[in-house]
Amino acid sequence: MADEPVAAPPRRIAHLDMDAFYASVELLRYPELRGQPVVIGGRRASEGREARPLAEYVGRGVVTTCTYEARAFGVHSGMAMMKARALCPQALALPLDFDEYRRHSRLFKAAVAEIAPEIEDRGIDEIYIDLTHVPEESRLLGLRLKAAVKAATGLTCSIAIAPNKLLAKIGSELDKPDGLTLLFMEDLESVIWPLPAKRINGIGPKANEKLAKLNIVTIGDLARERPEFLMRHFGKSYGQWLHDAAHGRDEREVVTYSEPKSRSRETTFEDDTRDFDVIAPVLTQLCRQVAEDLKKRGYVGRTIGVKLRYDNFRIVTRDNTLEAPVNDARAIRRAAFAALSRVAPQGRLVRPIRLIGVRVGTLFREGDVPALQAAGARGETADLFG
DNA sequence: TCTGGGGTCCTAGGACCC
DNA sequence: TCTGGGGTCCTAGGACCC
Repeated sequence: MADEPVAAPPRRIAHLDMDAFYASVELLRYPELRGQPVVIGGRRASEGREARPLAEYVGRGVVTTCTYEARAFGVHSGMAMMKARALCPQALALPLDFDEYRRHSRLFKAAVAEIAPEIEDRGIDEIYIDLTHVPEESRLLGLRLKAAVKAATGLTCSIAIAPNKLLAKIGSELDKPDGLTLLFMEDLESVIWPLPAKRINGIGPKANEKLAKLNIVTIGDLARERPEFLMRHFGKSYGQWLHDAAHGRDEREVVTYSEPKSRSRETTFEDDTRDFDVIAPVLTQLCRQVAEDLKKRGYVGRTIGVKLRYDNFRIVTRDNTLEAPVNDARAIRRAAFAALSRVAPQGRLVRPIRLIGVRVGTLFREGDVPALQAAGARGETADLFG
């Protein structure tokens, strides 16, 4: 009776990851640094753009990325700049230049879109690409994508093509830099299972630690556990997901567009403080910046939140949901200070903070604000209809 | 010599309404 | 007298990712 379901073509998903992206962009501008250990990051780029000896760096900040030569000394992203300095004092340090990275990001994404338009943005330096409907053999297609990225930016990337996003993401790490990896379901046992469990996107430090305590170290270890066991230790949803992931199962689509959910600004003080004469103007400035950002993009938001990080690294947040969404600095500031006063009554903090931030969530496009949202929820719709 | 900044998603409890 | 369950909104915290 019913028609036979038409089998969907097997999916072909690529993950493309730019190689040491920020560092490579910097090397385009400073080719004389090629072959040297270079770290990018640290604090604000206020003191000029040129490379300085890492040995002279002082203060807070982390390595955002570094060249492969610096990695050979044990330096990696997320590491404190001062620790990197101790490991590799002969390295050069460069400040971040996001405008330049964004420019190259747009260039490489545009080059890929010429060949395969179904792209999911995963940040400044990586994308998923749905190649299912691109009629070309995978290896040639992969090489063509890499050549297009290189021609557009002068930069190399690593690509994996696999049956789904999960495997493509793991695969793009397997042959870095300048790699091309093709993965098939048949490769699961031989290629994927020997890898550490934390190589799965979604297993972070906490989950990995917990897995290790259960003697689960590799993806293969994970695959051999019964789902019931994983669900008992990690909850129904995450436990089931762990089991599926270890077996290479992932049905997530490549999402080519999504609306932003929040915008935020935060900053770390050079010295920890509980002084409101220091904190207040910084928070005010952050509110201005987030307002500018929302206006530039044409969004308004209803939930205004502040975030504090104490000197002991504990984070507290306080939210304030307004009746109507806003994007002007004064309204954001009012709501942010009201939220802050709930953590610091009479301007008194229980201990010094190292970071303060402001976030605007529950966003709407300006001019697309549901008029009855706030009032309607309170049963006040009647008078709005007059 | 400690540990940046910008996001997303999930969970869980309480308020409130039907 | 005590008795419901479901749904949505809001808040706070936490894990994770780039």
